[in-house]
Amino acid sequence: MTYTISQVAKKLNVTIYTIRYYDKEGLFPFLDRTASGNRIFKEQDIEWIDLICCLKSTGMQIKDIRTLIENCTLENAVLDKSLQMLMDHKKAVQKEIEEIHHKLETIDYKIKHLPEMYERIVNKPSN
Amino acid sequence: MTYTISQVAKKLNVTIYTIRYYDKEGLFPFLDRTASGNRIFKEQDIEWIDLICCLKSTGMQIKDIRTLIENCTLENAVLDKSLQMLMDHKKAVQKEIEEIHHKLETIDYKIKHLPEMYERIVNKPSN
DNA sequence: ATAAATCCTCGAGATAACTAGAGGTCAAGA
DNA sequence: TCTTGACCTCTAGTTATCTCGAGGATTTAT
Repeated sequence: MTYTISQVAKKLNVTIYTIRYYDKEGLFPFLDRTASGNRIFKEQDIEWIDLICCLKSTGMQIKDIRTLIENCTLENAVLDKSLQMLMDHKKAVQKEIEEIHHKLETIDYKIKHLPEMYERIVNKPSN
Repeated sequence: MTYTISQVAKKLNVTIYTIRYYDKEGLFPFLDRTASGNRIFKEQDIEWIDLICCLKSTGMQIKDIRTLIENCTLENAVLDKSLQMLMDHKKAVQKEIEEIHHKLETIDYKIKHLPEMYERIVNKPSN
């Protein structure tokens, strides 16, 4: 079973522009083509692309994803490096979430004090 | 007690370029200036700027922050709208965190299966 | 008083990640 | 056969958010 670019786009909820862009950026070195040049997406390709989209949407930059993928697809592939990158990313995202929780608390605090903060601004004529 | 732009930058861990940019974008309509034009940051200003940076770093766009601030500083200020925006943002961020948690699980799953996903790519000569 | 540091504005440049249109190929259905 | 639609590449444009340098004024420290 294979898919076309528009089927994959729908399945993974991205645009075909994005898929082509990612491919151009070297994120899908594993893709095959038909004789006439159309991309062919196999099940396992979609597994990879799903991971790549997951990494992207959790904040990993394209150039880092490229590095990760390259470490899997090079002749002398260094799988450990890719695994390490994934685990590092996971840790970074968790830390990020921690910080966001903290910021949400700050926002909460500000919400409570907004009326007085607002007063200070509004009663500005006197300063 | 007042602060200069570089003191505020240090305090809130942003660059002075960013502060000027935010000001230019209308995020600090409450700021006063010295006779010669230098920005003066009062304690309450820093409260606001801290909130604004908090919103920014949790993903609120500048144009939305501007709207929020405008609703606080206009003549006929609509504080309720600002409060609503803050609470909506908070909810959106919480939902975002949920989704990220879910994506982390996906990444975890992929980490476990990376060796076999990798095999499939490496043994490509046969497909 | 003067040199160094800091401030200002304005406008241009940088960066990341798309987004889209032009112009063309190709395969399948009416 | 011809038209429709989906695909292709290439290039350029867009958006958001900074980032920085030039050129000039002002403040601070010696």
